[in-house]
Amino acid sequence: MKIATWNVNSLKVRLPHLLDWLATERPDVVCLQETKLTDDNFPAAELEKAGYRSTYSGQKTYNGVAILSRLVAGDIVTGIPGFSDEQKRVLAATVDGTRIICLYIPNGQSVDSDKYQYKLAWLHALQSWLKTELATHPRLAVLGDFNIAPEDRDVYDPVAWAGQVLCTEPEREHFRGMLGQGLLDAFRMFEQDDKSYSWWDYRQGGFRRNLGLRIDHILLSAELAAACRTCRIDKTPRTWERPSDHTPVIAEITD
DNA sequence: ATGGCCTGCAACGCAGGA
Repeated sequence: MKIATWNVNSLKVRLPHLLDWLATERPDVVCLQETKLTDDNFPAAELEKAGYRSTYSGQKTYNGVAILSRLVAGDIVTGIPGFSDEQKRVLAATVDGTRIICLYIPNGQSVDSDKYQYKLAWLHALQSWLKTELATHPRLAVLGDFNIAPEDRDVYDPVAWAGQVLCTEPEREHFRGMLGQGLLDAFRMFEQDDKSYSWWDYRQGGFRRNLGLRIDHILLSAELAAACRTCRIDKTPRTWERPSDHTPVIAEITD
């Protein structure tokens, strides 16, 4: 089973990239973030022609998440149960016996903003929910745009980013908390190149100069981690014309 | 130098992203 996550930064704009990428990589499950589409505008017919079923939870202008799968997706949950949130950032589904959780964790904007407090409250609620999901689903994968660079090696300039949103200690503690619950960071289970990132700023030639952050992640339960054979960041779509600022992360799990 | 770039919405600039 090949699973992936990609913040597409507008599915309307990026649909041609997504279709090209699906045809090349042929993943079994893809979690998308920042679709920026209401559900009535979701391009389910085009994706169906490409061989994918679509499960989605969107809104106008901002946020929006989706799970694409070759096989049927069941037990669909939107949002964090018990956590009131207008923003469409969470989608869970079971595909082929594997529980998939697609996350678009809030950005937080800046540490002195209300949005940062919202991010921390959101992460707190997420931790509680993940605990129950782990207890009920031994085969659990959590994929998405976490908006957290877990360690300094995930940041192109850790000195400049020290204490900045995406790199603050409370955010990193939450990330480690998820690992503490038994989830594993699939990317770090394998040898990787130094300066591996999943996002680069559109400005200042960020991608060309590799001024990036690793903020898109795949976390696996112990059972899935034991069966995971590879995890890699696919930089290819970031080289294409009019790209998303994020690029896909892919993990392969043996059946 | 606190902005640079991209997207959507709606209006000819703004919010939001990271």
